[in-house]
Amino acid sequence: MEELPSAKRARPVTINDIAALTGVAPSTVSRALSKPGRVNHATRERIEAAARELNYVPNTQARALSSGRTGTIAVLVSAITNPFYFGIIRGTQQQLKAAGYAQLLIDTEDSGELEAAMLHKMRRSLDGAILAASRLSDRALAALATEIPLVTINRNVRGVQSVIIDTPAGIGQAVEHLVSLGHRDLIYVSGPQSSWPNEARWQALRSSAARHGVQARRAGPFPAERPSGSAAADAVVNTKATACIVFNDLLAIGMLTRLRERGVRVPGDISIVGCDDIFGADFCHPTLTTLTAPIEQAGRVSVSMLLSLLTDRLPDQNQRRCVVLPTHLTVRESSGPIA
Amino acid sequence: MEELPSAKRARPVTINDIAALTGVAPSTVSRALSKPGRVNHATRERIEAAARELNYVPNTQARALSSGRTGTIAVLVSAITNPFYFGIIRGTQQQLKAAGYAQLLIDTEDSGELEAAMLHKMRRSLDGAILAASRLSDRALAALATEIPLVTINRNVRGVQSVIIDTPAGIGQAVEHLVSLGHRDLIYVSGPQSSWPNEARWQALRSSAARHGVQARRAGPFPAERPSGSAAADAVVNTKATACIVFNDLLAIGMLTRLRERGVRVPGDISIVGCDDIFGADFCHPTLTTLTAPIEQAGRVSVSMLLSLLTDRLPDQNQRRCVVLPTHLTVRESSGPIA
DNA sequence: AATGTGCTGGCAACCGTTTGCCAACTTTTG
DNA sequence: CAAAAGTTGGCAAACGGTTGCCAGCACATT
Repeated sequence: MEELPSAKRARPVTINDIAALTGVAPSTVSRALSKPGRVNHATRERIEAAARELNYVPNTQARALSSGRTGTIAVLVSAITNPFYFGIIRGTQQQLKAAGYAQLLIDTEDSGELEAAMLHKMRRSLDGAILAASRLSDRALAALATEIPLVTINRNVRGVQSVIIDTPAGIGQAVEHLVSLGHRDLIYVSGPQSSWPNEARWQALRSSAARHGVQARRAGPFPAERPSGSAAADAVVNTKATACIVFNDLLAIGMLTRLRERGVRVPGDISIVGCDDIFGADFCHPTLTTLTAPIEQAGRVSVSMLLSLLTDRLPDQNQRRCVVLPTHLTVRESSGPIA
Repeated sequence: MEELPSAKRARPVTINDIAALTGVAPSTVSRALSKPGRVNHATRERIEAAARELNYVPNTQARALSSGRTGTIAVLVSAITNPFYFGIIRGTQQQLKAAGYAQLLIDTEDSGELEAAMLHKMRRSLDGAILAASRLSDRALAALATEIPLVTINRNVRGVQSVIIDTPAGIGQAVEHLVSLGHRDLIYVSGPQSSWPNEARWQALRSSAARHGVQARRAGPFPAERPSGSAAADAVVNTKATACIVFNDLLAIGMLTRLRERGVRVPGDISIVGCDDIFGADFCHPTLTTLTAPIEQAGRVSVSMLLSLLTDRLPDQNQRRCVVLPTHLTVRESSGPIA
C-alpha cells in the first residue's frame, strides 16, 4: 500500500501542520491567512504556498470559537410555502455567497414565539439575521436588535435597520388605474392581521380612495395562502363591488381559481389587482395585474445593509437606516373597465 | 439602574457558571445536559434547574469543535429559481427542524465545480449534505460520499444513498394517456444534458412509445427555465407532432406562454404533458397535465435517510439504500384528443 | 552614539465544550 | 466479609484557531 504524503494523515490539516512545514509559529500562520498586512510579504507567500500544498481548509468552528465571528447569517421567513420568500431567499443567497457567508434558512411557521426562540437559541452561532416578515412585536424586535445584528424586511421599527418595499405608494397607482377604468367601489382583501404590510396597504388604499372620492371597503382577514382565495372570492362577490385590491398575489391567484369555478368573469364582472408580482402572476388565468415589487433586490439590499452593519460597527449612525424600495403597477389581464 | 442578576453579566452563560452555581464540575454539567443516563438523576435535576434559571444556551461552535458534530446539514440545489426545489427545501426544512438540525442552503448555480468546491470547503462544518440535482460525475460523487455523509435526490450512484422520484415509471402512464387520445407521434422536449433525470425520462419515453408502436422523437436540449420555453415551443411546432412530453413543468409553462402568443391552441393543436407538478401547474393557462411528483416527501425522506445514516453508522448495510417514490399522472387541460 | 519608531514573529492564554481515564463510593455477589 | 461490578463525579487534555503582549531587529532621527 503506497500512500501519498497527503493521504498519510487521516486527521485533517491544521495551521500547526503548516507551521511545522514552513518553520514558523502557528500564530504567524493564522495571521498570514487572515490578517494580510500583519506579516512579511515573503513569509506570507511561503505560508500560502504550504497551505495550498497541504490542501488546508480552515476549521470554521474553531475560528468562530475564538474570534466570535461565525460567517453565518440566518434568513427567517414566515412560511417557505410562499413564493414571495423565494425571491427574498434568492436575493440573500446571491449576496451572501458573494461575501463568503453561509446562509442558514429558518422557517418560523408564522409563529412569533418560534421566531424569538430560534433567534435566541442561535444568536451565538450567527453573525446576524435577516427577518423577512417578522411576527414579533416592536418591543421584542428592538430588544432582539441589541442582542444580534438585525435587518428586517417590510417592517419598520425604531432602532432596527430595515428594507421596506413601498407597496403602499404603489397602491396609489393601482387605485388611479381602477378609478380611471370607471370603478367607484373598491374592496381591500385583507391578509393576516398580524402582518405589518397588510395594515399599511389598507391604510394606503383608504386614503387614496378618499382622495379620489370613491368608496373603500375591506374584506377578511384571510390567511395569505392560495386555498383561502376561495373564501376571499366569495366574500368579494357578495359585496357587489366591481374591483378589489388583494393583499398579495398568492391570495389573488386563489381567488382567480374560485371565480372561474363560479363563472364570475375577470375582469368582466370584477377587476382584481394583486401585490408583489410573484412567480405565477404572469401566467395565471387571467394574468394578474399587480404591484410589482423588487423582491430579489430587497433580499440583496438587506444583506448589504447587514454586512455593512457588521463591519462598520457604528452603533448610532447606522441604527436608523431604512431603505425604501419603490414598486410599480404592472397591468395585465385581470383588471379592466367597468361593465 | 437596577440590574437583574441575569443581566449583570454581559458575558454569555457557560457550563462553568452552571457548575459554580450547583457546586459540581463542568464536566458533570456537560454530561447532565447531553448524556442523560450518565449522571445521577438528582444532580441532573439540579443542573437542569440551574441551567434554566441562568437561561443557558449551549455554544454550538464549542460543542462542534470538541465533539465533531455540528448539528448542521447542507441542502444543495442547482438553482433556487426553480420551484421544484422549493418543494424539496420545504420537505427538508420540516424534517430537519423536527430533528433539531440547522439547514444550510446552498445554490450551486448549476456548476459541478462550485458544488464540489463548496462541499469540500464546508465538509468539516457539516454533519451531512443532501444533493438535489447534483451535476457531479458518478466518480466524484462516490468519492465525496466517503468524505461526508451524503444523500442524493434524483441521482442513482453506487455507494451513495439516494431518493429517486420515479418519473420514468410515470412516463408510461403519460404515453398511454396520449396514445389513447389518438396521438401517434410523440416529442420529448429535453432538459439539460447534464441532468440525470433528463436522460432517464427520455429513455422511458422511447421504450414506452416503442411498446405502443408510436413514434418518439426528441427536441432540445433546452435549459430548464421558463424563458427557454419559447425556443422549445417553436421547435416542437416545427416538428408537426401532435403531442409532447416536456422535461419539466417550468419549461412546459414557458412553452404554454409562447404557444399562446403564436396562436397555437393547446390542446387543440398540440397536447402538452409536463413533469413534477410544481407550483403553478394547476393555475397556468391551460392548466397543465403533468406527472405529479411527491416533491416535498422526497425532501423529507432524504433527511430521514441522512439522519439514520448519521446515527446508525452502518457503513455497509446502509450504503446501498435507495428509496424510490412513485409518481402519477394528473390530467388537466393541456392534453386532449387529436384534432 | 543613544534614542525613537515601525515592522515581524513568537509565546501563551484564551474561546466553551467534550471525553478518556481514574478515584471514590455503593451495591451485589460468592 | 472480601472481592467484583456498577455508579457517579472530577481532572485535565484535547479540539483548532485568534489575539494581546512582548522582544528582536532594522532603520531613521537627534
